Amino acid sequence: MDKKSSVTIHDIARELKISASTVSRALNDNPRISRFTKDKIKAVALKMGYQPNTIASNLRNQKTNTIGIVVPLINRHFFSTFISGVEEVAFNTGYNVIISQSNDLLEKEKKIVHSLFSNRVDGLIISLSMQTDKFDHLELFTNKNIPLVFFDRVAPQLKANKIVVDDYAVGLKATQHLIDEGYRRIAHLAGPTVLNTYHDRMEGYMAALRKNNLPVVEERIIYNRLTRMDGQEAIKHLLNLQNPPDAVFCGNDTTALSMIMYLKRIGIRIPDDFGIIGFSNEPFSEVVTPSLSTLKQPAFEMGEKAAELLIHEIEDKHQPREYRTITMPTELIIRESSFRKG
Amino acid sequence: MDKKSSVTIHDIARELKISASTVSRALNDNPRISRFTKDKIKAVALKMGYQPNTIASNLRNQKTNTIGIVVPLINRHFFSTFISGVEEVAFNTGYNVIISQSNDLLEKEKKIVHSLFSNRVDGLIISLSMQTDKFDHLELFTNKNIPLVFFDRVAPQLKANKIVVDDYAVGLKATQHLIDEGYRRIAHLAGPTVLNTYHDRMEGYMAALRKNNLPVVEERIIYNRLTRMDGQEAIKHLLNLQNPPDAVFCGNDTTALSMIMYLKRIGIRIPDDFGIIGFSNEPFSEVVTPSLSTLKQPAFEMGEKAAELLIHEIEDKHQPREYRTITMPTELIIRESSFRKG
DNA sequence: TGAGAATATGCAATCGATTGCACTTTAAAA
DNA sequence: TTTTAAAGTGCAATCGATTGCATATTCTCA
Repeated sequence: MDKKSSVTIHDIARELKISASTVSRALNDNPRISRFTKDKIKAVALKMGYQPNTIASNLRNQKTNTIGIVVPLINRHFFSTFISGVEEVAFNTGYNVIISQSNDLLEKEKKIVHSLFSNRVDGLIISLSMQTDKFDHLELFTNKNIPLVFFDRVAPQLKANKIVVDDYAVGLKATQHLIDEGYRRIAHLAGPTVLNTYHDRMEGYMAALRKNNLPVVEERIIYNRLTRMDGQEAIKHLLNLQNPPDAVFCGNDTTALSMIMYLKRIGIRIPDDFGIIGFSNEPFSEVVTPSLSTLKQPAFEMGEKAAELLIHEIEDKHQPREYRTITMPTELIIRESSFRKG
Repeated sequence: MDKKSSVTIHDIARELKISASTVSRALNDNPRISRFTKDKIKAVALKMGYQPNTIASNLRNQKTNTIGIVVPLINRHFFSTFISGVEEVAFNTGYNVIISQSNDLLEKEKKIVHSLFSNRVDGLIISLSMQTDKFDHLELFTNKNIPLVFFDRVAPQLKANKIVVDDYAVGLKATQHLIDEGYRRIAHLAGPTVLNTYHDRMEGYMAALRKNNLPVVEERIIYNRLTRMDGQEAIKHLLNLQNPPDAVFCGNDTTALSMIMYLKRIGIRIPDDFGIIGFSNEPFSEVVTPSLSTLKQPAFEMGEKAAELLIHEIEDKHQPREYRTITMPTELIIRESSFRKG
């Protein structure tokens, strides 16, 4: 093996011919140790290159100062930005962050959740996989009263804090905007509506139509997994309808983008002949031509908020639990793809 | 506190009136335990909802099955994709991943590195902050022979494995491409050249010019931090030169993009009047108009490779160390912003 | 000067899993 | 039937830091 592993408080104690307890107390600034002794110990600790073993401390304290994050895919802009926000708050509060991605697979999500539990994370922040329809694995946390915060794709049944956007309002705002721009046959590309986020958005979409006395036409609503490919399939399908739509509200910017590409290719003018609005304001949405109207989710702020809520719950063990669902504001960003008034 | 914390091997032992050692061995499939006993123990463990305490195990085994990643910014596409690759391999090999972001601040990087060390990660993967010019904090790892892998922004001096792209070739390829397209007064927007990655790229840029008997003009090389704002400043500055350039090779796609935006705004035609090539193939580069020529780094594969190297080194403790620098291929992607032959 | 208070430090158990060594039981060999 | 080997378990120490409960020393005031 390597050279003698690491310096421990016992090594320091031996060096100074005192007990390890005193060293531990001194390094933690326990008032029971005199200033003189503390200084001496700290000096020696520094000289010997002491680095505390957090593992040992964690075991003894039953606390790891670590929070787990589970997202479907780390390199999706929304998620990585969210994670960035979590990390920011966590770091400033003295917490580490373990991340894992479920790849939208329930089985992987289960394994991850178990592993994070075994690693005794102090709390968990999770956005569910697209496949997740049962929640037994999460009861590992809820049963043991380990703080849990959902965001984005949440489990409505479970008692936990939740960070979401008002998806109903999103659907309403997006659709109303298209109506305001004069579109009348508005389609909707929805994700799997078992997930409340997609379900609510569709409700908002329908509500907007009704409010404006426009018919809700079944065949104009398409459900899929919202990949790039799905977007292209969807627009082809929609254009082939007897009475094709003149605009689409897409479940995400990715599908909206692939629709724009397709429409440009076949020569349909945006926004003149066809309006498009997406969701989540990806980095590319601003720069594509025509630029893509969308709704912005405050990803970084959601991460910060999730971390704050979680850490607050971790450190306030004795508070009676009261679970909140925090709705973050979304912002309608009107760009070229849907703006034909001006 | 909560209900009695968790089930331990001692609880299982008591339940079965056997010793904890036997339980431990049974759960780890130690051959010294009979099949009969094993089955009995596993059944009870399951029934009691036993979840191993990884912390305790880590302490005893002096191994955490955790690797640390430090990147400047988690939500940069290159980094989050890299992380995604690391996570993939780590998960499949039974490792957890702790991530932190330095925000390109040396001080934060130092704190993170110390914290990860104290958390006894089995290895570390790091891309240095833009400010990092001293490496004492990393000696914490190298001195103790804890595996360390650099990627992207590496410390050339230190003995460790490194994953990079051939930045010299990048500079060469990008510049040669612009020359091939008929541009003659090619500028370069470089990052801080203390970082070898930017330094090498600039060398490649200059080599390409020389090889084609084009002059290397000092004032056409600009150094900054490559933010969006920096890109705009740079293009303004370049256009105001006595003898302004007719093309730019940008240190990243972000600055290339902001240049495109600016040039479009003031009516300079791309690629006819001005050529642009960026670096790293951001998601937006493909969809901006004109689409942006760039060089693609295999971020996900780099993450996989880094994880493989690191984990291999972790698990091969007794191998004599031999450090490699792995150069990953980059791909020149020619798009509209620099293509005027066809 | 002596008693109690205040101050400073040490002992040993604890967190939960692992493992070298020892012990017991059973089976096989002599 | 006795000896020896093999198989199956348990004891207790260990990983490193923390902390309740002593104990030891110094100080203060009657």
